[in-house]
Amino acid sequence: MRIATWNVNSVTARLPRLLAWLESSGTDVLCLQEAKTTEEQFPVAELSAAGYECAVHATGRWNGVAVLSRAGLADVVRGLPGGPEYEGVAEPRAVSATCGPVRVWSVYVPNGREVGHDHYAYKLRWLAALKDAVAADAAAARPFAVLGDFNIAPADEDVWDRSAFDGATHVTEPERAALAGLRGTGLSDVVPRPLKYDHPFTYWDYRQLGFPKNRGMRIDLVYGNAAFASAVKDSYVDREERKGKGASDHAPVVVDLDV
DNA sequence: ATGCCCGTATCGTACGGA
Repeated sequence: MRIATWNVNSVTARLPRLLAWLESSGTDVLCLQEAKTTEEQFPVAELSAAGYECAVHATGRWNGVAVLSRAGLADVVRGLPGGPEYEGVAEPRAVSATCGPVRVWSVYVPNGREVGHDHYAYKLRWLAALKDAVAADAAAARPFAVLGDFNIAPADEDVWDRSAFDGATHVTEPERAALAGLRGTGLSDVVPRPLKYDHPFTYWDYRQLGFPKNRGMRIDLVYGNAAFASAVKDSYVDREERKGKGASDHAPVVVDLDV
């Protein structure tokens, strides 16, 4: 089974490339982030025609997540149980589903904006709620994983230049401690292979030749429980999808499972 | 060329992204 996570930066803008990539990659289950549309406007018909069922949690201009599956789709949960609100809104940043033998969460962790910003505290609260929400599935025997845009580089080597992030979010100790807390539930970081260069970056800024200069970050992560991790045959970042006109600023992370 | 930011909401410009 081929499972992937991809922040598409608007499912509407990305639809042609999304459909082409699903077909060319042979992905069975895709955890998608930044749909940037409403549930009503999500391209369910096009994806259904391509053979995928959709579990969508999306409310408009910002955020929005989905699980696309051609391996079954059951027990859908929309939203993060116990998750915090931001400025009075429970944002659509998490959706989970069981796809055949595997249960997955698709998550879009809050950015944090700046250290000390309300959004940064929100990010840490959100991650604490995620840990509580996944603990039971993480400890269970069924293959389970949380996949998505975590907006955290787990280690200094996961950004192209650590000094460029002094004082910034995504690399701070509290954010990394939140990831460690998640690992403490029994999940481990399934680190993909880079298809080029030394580091499996998953995101490159659109600006200032970020991709050609490989000024990237590894912030799209796959956190799997023991059953999931032991079933991993291969994992890689499909950087080819970052190339060319109409690319997202994130590349898909692909995981092949022997399940 | 992988090539100097993009998408949405909205119709000139603000916001978010990281």
